[in-house]
Amino acid sequence: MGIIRKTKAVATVLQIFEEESESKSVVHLIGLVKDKMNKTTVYRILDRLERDGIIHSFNGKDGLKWYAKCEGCSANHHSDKHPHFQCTKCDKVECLSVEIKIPSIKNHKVDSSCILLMGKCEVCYV
Amino acid sequence: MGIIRKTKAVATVLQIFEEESESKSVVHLIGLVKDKMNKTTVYRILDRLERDGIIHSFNGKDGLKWYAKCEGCSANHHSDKHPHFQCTKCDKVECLSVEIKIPSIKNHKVDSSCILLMGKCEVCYV
DNA sequence: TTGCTAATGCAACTAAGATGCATTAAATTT
DNA sequence: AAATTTAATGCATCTTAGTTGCATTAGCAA
Repeated sequence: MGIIRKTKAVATVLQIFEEESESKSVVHLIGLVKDKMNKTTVYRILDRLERDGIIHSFNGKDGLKWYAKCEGCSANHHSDKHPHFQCTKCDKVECLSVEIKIPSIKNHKVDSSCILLMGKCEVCYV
Repeated sequence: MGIIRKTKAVATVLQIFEEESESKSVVHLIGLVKDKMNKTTVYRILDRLERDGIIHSFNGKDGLKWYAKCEGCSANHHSDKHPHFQCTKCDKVECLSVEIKIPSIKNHKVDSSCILLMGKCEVCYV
């Protein structure tokens, strides 16, 4: 848990995650704040916020990195094992609160999992 | 299902997947055949082989693209819904034959899933 | 207010993957 | 077997996500 200073840039990024609970891709985030800070800064702030358990990251369907606010996580305990859902039409990503049972794998030690479901979201579902 | 010509390059790539059943990252594949063909060719061959149901792709833990041989897949029916396991120590990826139950998500239509388990493989498991 | 150092900006870099186009070589036809 | 067709390849170039090094700036504590 590194020291996090409450800089203007950190406040800006945090506010985005507080305003709406939707996940954001890094690319999208950089676009949102591009006239307020450098993209390197965005990457570094996201790193720090994740390290401190304030947000968590995962990979979207194109391998891009996404971030979302953590619920009930801390620096030492990251309970971001929930699956994510990405719409194949509008690309939106949602955190799912369902529990998916991971079976134990013979001769393997499973430490974490990354589950991405794909399909049509509520809006794009015809 | 596009036309696939049996070129020398295609034969080389296919042979790699036939020799051992382990998954390969694109980067690794390019390295394996770098004195036999151009990296662009590798990308395009992998595209075609996947389109025709001979191999399937998925994202590894760093967002890199991986490919593995398909078992019981064809161009129209891709049954690559199995999970994958990537070792956090040696980076090796395996296709798992276990079935993981995906619950239905309210107001969503789940078409496919991408499940990556991470931990220690048989060899790195101390 | 001063001093320490985390945080930022900027430029340059790395690496995965895509694209346009001229050339080559499978597969078909004659 | 030669001619033809066009899928496949090589090569150069480009795009974009993400990283790094370093000088400068700005939180924060003393």
